[in-house]
Amino acid sequence: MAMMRSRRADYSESTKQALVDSATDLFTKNGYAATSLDAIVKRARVTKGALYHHFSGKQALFEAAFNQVETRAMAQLSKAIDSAGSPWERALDGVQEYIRVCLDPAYQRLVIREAPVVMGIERWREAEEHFSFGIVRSVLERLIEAGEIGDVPVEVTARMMFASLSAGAQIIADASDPKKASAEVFTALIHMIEGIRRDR
Amino acid sequence: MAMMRSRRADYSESTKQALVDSATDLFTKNGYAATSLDAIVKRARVTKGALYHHFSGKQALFEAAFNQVETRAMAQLSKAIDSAGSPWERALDGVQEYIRVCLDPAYQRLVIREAPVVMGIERWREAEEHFSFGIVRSVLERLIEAGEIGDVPVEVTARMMFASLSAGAQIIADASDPKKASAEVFTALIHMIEGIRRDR
DNA sequence: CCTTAGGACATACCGCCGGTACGTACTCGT
DNA sequence: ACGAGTACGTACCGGCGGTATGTCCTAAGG
Repeated sequence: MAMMRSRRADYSESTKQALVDSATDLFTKNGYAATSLDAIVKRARVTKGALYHHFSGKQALFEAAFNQVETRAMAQLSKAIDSAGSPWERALDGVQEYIRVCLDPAYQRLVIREAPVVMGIERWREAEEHFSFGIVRSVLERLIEAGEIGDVPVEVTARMMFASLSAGAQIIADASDPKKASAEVFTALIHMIEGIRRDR
Repeated sequence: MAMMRSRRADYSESTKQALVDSATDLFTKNGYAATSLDAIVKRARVTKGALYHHFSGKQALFEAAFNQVETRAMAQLSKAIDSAGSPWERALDGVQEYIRVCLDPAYQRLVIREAPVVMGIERWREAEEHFSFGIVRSVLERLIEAGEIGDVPVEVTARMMFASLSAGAQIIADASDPKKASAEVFTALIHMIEGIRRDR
């Protein structure tokens, strides 16, 4: 008979999750440096003992929050892309959806802004490889395979597109007129993409 | 008779400069959070008393370092652009020179990566307006005035180009083969720029 | 059923670091 | 010459990340 998961293990997982959620909230609102562990555990209604039982420290807690935000973002993004269509349509859908992903304050703050300085740029790149950036690049690779665009240097183009996308999203995020900002960002992006599109 | 600058004032300015230089070095190497004030004043061969006499705190010291790095970068950049030529040539020169600016580790780390989280994104934008980003945008505006490119949304396009540029520079900065990376970044950039170039 | 080993926390405490308070020497104008 | 203000140095405080240790509870073994 399959080993049943104990009630106690459920509780444990629950408090761990509460810690991650609390950390995500506070890091998003006030940033990593300005958020104390005391504030995090208070919000999660536990003590530092619990925190250090589940995580090795503040950094590890941040990475857990980072991974959760990234995982959700990736799910949202790949769902939008997987819904068939030509490679070109998929790319445009992907752009649109990634902008939406970036509009999440948690994604903006944790993944884009804080992660490179908190985790270190090296670990950040490594992590992004498995998440959002990986998707962006794979979409770009599909476009090349399909002959939609010339053979640009994939890695470099993907990274710069990635940067443009998050920058665009940030513009939208703190624009006074989001509708107008979105429209402008999209036209700018389309222009850029047209630049790498194969002449026909 | 013109008031002569006292020797003591010279000393004062010198120690202030030493603090800024020390801070720039250490922040560049280890980042803001991992750099203690004790380490900074030790390297500058003064005490915290001197530091807090000249600056209101760690943040203010960071901003002083930021401003110095930015000022030098701006000088380097505008010198390259001012050397005549058509708006289009000036733009390409500017791109090339800005990449060079971004290759400075201090610029990369302080201005691009740390500043948004240390100073807060709002103050960072405000500062960039007077520095590098201001130049990028003015170059773009010249291109539009000269009719070289269609009327894209200036602010948005400039920001996204700015992001692409710094991303490209970062790729070059930590590439195993900088020559090759530079070439790839440039072709990618040219493609993007061609995308907004007016059809003719 | 009793024992016991270990997981899941809570509590108390330490050391570092940013910031403050205060003291002191030197200099500059009068 | 002398008060005043500048340019520091010294001593100390509080908060925060991290650690060490204790306690309770549960689940597995005899």
